[in-house]
Amino acid sequence: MAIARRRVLIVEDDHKTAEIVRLYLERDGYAVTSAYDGMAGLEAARSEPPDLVILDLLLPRMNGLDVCRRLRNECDAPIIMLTALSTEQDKLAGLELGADDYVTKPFSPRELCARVKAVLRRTSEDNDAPHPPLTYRDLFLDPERHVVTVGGIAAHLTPTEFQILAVLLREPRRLFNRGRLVERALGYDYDGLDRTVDVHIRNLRRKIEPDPDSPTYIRTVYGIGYKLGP
Amino acid sequence: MAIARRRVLIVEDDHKTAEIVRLYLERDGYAVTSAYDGMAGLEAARSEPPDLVILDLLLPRMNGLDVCRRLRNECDAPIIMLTALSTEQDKLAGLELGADDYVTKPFSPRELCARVKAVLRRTSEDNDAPHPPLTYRDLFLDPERHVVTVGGIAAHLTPTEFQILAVLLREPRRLFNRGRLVERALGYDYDGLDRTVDVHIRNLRRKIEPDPDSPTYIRTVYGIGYKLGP
DNA sequence: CTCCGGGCTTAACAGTTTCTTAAGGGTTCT
DNA sequence: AGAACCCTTAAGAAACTGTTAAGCCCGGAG
Repeated sequence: MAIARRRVLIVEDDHKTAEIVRLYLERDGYAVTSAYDGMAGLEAARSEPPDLVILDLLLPRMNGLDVCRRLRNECDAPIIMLTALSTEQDKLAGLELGADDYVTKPFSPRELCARVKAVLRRTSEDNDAPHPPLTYRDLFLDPERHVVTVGGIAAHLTPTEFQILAVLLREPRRLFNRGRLVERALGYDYDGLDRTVDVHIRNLRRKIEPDPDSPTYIRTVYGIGYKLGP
Repeated sequence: MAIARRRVLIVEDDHKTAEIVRLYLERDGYAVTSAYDGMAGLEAARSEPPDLVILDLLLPRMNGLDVCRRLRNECDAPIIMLTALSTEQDKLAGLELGADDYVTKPFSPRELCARVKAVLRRTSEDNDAPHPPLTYRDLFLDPERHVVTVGGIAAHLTPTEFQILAVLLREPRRLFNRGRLVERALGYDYDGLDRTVDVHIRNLRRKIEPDPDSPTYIRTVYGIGYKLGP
C-alpha cells in the first residue's frame, strides 16, 4: 500500500472487546491504539492524532458523549460511536454531536471494519480536495453546488438520482451491478430490492437522455447492471 | 442466472430449524446444504467448499467452537454463529475465533437472511481488488467494464458466454472438461447437461472466431473438453 | 392537527433476451 | 463399420428489464 497506514484509536473500557476489535483492524492493515477510559482517550488523541476514533458511549472517567464533543473541537478525525444503547434518541444524540456512524452492540467485528473503511473513504473524499465537477460528454455534475446539466440545460434530479449519477460519472465505462450501485450511492447498509434501482435508472434516463428509449449515457448490461457509456 | 449462486452450509442438529433456514435461504437464491453434527459439517465443507457457513454452537460429535476453529484453518468462508446462548462471554468467544457474525436463538429467519447477505457483501467487497483485463492474441476481455473485443472490434456476449470466456482466458492452453468449465463460470451448484456447454461454446465461437468452422481460439479436445489456444 | 406534495419503494405486467433441452446429422476414434 | 462423441438448429422455458401505477413516509403549509 502506497499511502501511510491509517491510525485508529479505540476508546472502550471492556478490554476484551477492545482486543478483538484491534485484532480485526490490524488484520485489515490499520495501526491501532487503545484507551480504556474517556480521559485516556482524549490524551491519546492529543498525543497521536488518529485518522479515526471508535468511541464507546459508556465509559469510566468521562462519558462518551463528552469525549465526542471535545474531540470534535480538537481534531477532525471522524468518530464511530459504539454502544449497547440502541434507541432512536441515543442514535440521534450521537449523530448530532458529530459522530459519523453508529454501531450497536453486539456487533460483528467485520461489520465494524466495513464501517471504518466506509467512513474513512467518505471523509477523505470530503476533505481532501474541493470536489471537482464531473463531466462526461454533454453531462455536467457539480457535487458542491448540487447541479446537473445536460448540454447546458439544467436537469432537476432527486437526491437519489443525483447520487447514482455521481457514482456512474466518477467511473465512466465501469460496470456496476445494482447492489453496488445503490450501495455506493446511498450507503453500504442499504437493503432495498434490485428492482428499485431500475426505477431510479428509468427516472434518471427520462431526465438526462435525449431519447430515453435508446439510452446513450446509461447503458444496461443484461444480467449484470448498468454503466455509463460503452 | 447472471451471477453464480452462493453456497451456504448449515451446520445445525435440529432438523426443523435447519429446514426452515434452508427454505428462506433458497428463496433468496442461495444453494444450501445441511449437516447435522460437527463432523458432518466439516466434511461437507471439505467436499464442497461453501461461500458461507451457518454454525450452531451446540452440536453433537464436535462442539461448534471447535468446528469454527478448524474451518478457519481450512477454508476462508465467513461464519455466522447460531446459538441459544446469549451471554456476552459466548459472543466474544465466538467472535474471537473468527466468527463474522452472531445470531441468538430464537431468531427470525428474515434477520438471518439479512445477515447472510450483509456478511457476503462485506467479504466479497474486500475482494474488489482491481480485476485486470485479460488478453490472448487478438482477444481482449475487461471484467470491470464487461467488455470483449476481438481485434479491436466489440463483441456482444451474453453473461454466460462472458463468464466462460473469462475462465478460458484466465488460463490459456489449459484444458477444461465441460463440468469444470461451467462449474467455474456459473458456480459449483450448476446442474445442467454437458450438451448445454456445447451450445454456449458454439455461440461463443460464432461471436469471436473469424471462421467459426475452423476455430483458432477455442479448440475442442475430443473426448475431454475445451481449451483456449493450442 | 390534518392535508398535501415530493420522493422512495414495491408490486405487477408486458416485452425482450438468454438458457436449456432435445433431436438429427456429421465427425472422430477404435 | 460401429460406437462414441461433437456440432448445429430450433423451440419452449426461464430469467431479466422497462414501465406503470399505487402505497408509504416524511416534512411543510394551512
